[in-house]
Amino acid sequence: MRLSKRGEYGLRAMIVLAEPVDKNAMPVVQIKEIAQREQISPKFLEQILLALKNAGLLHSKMGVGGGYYLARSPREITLGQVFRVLDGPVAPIKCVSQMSYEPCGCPDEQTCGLRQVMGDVRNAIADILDNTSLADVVKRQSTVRKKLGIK
Amino acid sequence: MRLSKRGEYGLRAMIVLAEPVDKNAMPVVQIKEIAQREQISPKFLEQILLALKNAGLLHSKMGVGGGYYLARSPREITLGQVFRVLDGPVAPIKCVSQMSYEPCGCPDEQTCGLRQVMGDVRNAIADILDNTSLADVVKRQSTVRKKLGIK
DNA sequence: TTAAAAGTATACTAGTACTATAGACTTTAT
DNA sequence: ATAAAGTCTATAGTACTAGTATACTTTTAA
Repeated sequence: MRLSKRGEYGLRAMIVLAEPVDKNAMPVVQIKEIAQREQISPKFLEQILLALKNAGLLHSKMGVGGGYYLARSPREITLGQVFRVLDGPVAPIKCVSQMSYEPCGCPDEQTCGLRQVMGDVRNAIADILDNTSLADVVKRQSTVRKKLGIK
Repeated sequence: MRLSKRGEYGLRAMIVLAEPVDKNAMPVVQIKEIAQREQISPKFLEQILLALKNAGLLHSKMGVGGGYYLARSPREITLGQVFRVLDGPVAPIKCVSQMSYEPCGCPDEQTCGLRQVMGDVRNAIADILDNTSLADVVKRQSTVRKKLGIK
């Protein structure tokens, strides 16, 4: 479960989009703005957001005043969903992947001790990523900010 | 935490070396034998075992009748130790790595929600890998074999 | 003492993934 | 009509992966 820059930027952008904005009916945010706030190359971010859109996690509005917005409530989008779109399976090795299994080359999968342990690792990672929503992250951030007396 | 072939082969080899042999004083195993049993290119395995030796996890004996053997008891070698030699840090992102920290580019590390979650992931992975020894894996394998009535 | 077995060390390579960058195109508000 | 904004595809440099290849050293046994 290595987080690539692609995955990192995508997750950061999704978290930005999940932050509570002034109660507009449609809190559309432009690529440019996200890129600036998070110090990301706008052109690179473009590709990433497009991928998230094609995966159904984001919607967009073209033209003047357009931008991106979450396809569902922040409570209903998990980090696991975003991660899998951008960085693929969560499992450290294909033979323990739930979403995209493939055999590795070991003599006997059933009795392979390494596979058992890696299965545990996969489950530990998936437990966290699939049970943490964008809303959870935003909440956690603001808790820390309060504790530190920031903003 | 993606397990490369290098890491996979190395871990598999270490598990083989941890399996209980006839009670010889020094259970030395040759590269060739491990490579055959685990279906690994001998030349590739050579590099991997050498790296593990230079890291102090294996010892070797040159010449006729030589080979590799564990530097310590299987109980005292963890999967985490082996993994880090071959595949580097366990953390999904550098800014949460305990063993080899580096800042990522986020605006503020202290309040970065993504970083907090990735820290949890790192800890979950490290908990498993650093608390599972080669002996544990061997034991688990034989338990499964018994349950299945194999060999 | 010499040949063969075994590990040591380094260099090289083909393929793939990562991290962007670039440019042309489409849609929409004003 | 124009400018703002997203869409789509191609390309490029770099690093990493998974090996291969080759030459060398140490050790044992005949």
